[in-house]
Amino acid sequence: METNIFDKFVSQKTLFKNKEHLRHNFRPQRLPHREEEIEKISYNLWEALKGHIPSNMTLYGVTGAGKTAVTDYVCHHLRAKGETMGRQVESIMVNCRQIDTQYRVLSHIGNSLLEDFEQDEIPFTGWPTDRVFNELIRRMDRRGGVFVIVLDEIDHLVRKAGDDLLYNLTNMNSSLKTARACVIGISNDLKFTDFLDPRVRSRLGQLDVLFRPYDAEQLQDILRQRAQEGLDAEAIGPGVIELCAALAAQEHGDARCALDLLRISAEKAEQAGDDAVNQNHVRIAQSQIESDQMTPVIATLPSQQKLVLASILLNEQNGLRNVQTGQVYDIYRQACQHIRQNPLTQRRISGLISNLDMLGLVTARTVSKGRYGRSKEINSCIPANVDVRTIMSTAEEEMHVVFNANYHHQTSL
DNA sequence: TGTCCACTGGAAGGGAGGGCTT
DNA sequence: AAGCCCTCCCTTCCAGTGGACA
Repeated sequence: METNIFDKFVSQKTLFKNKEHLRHNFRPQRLPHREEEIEKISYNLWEALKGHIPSNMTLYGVTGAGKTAVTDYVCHHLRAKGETMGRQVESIMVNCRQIDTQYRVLSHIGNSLLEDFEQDEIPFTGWPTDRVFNELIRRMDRRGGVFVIVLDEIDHLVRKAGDDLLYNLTNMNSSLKTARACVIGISNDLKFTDFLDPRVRSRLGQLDVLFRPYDAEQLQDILRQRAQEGLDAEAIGPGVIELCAALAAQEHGDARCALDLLRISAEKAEQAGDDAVNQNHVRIAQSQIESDQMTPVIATLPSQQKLVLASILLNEQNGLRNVQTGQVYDIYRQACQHIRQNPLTQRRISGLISNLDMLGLVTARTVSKGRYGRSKEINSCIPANVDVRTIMSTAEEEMHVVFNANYHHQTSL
């Protein structure tokens, strides 16, 4: 009989009861250690169920502090209650990291309000922005009720596109006839309101909620709860929860990271055919997460960014640490010569380096060397188990050439 | 104390590429 | 087809800067 490659998995013992429960975007029955925040937010949104306009809110806290989870949780309950009470309440979540211009946010919200009988999506480009805005108002009014617009990672949007959008959204109620709207901004950055127009700042910051990072013990509680729901009772070895929590607590108390760690550790244990997760699996999982996060980021970098990253790595290969922008630019220009490309300006490269810094692939610290000028000190933060050459070379043929050539710094005397 | 280095980072604007309206 | 609009990528220009050095 023909054997199927999946047969061995069918017979394999699984450690999971329900893997979904171990994902960070899963909405659990309860969110431990966030009772206060839930209370504050839901108390405000209660207004929506009474048909009034809730205050706009801004939620602050580091990544993985539960801001998005809490908001999602409260909005879910809000909609459910609205249904039973016969109140039209709608919540729309926009992730401003992916959807990061005024036009795109407005069209995204507008298109999420599309009725089944309509076909006319707002196009992803082409319309003047105010037309998109008017169309959005029209659709909201047609539906009526209260809309809760959640802008996740709002700081990212403001830094990139300014505060025009927030001005318009927080001012929406003056254009709406039958519908009402309130805005919840979620930010990783406490100081992002510094960039805002004072009017927008006061309208958006009617109610601030601060999310403190979870400490190791709180993370343990979260993990225990999820593990209970998601994993077999005997599947967790001694010290595993504690280790996951401790490692995530080092990452500024990131619950998302803790959950990923636990889930992937369990996957590792399962793959190895072990009966329970042990601390070793957690270590393996941790290093895998690191490289898994980086690989697609590097692979999808635009080619110029790849060249810049390669230039930094080549510098490090030659034993240089804390390289300056000028040095990177030197190598970059030579690399461009090798592959017969026109080099970009140093200003642009400086910007691209800052970009790589934001992506977490390098660290770029601006330092002053006194007489010897002011520049960035650049180091890569790509762990050793990530094979950058292969990742880049498979995506970009020229990268072979770049990595295999010899480059020298112009010594300026 | 002032100078000066090697940049940084903001601003403005060009041009290409997508799309819409008339 | 012409005239718009939006976005992205890039260049050019330039004021600003932290701190070593004379």
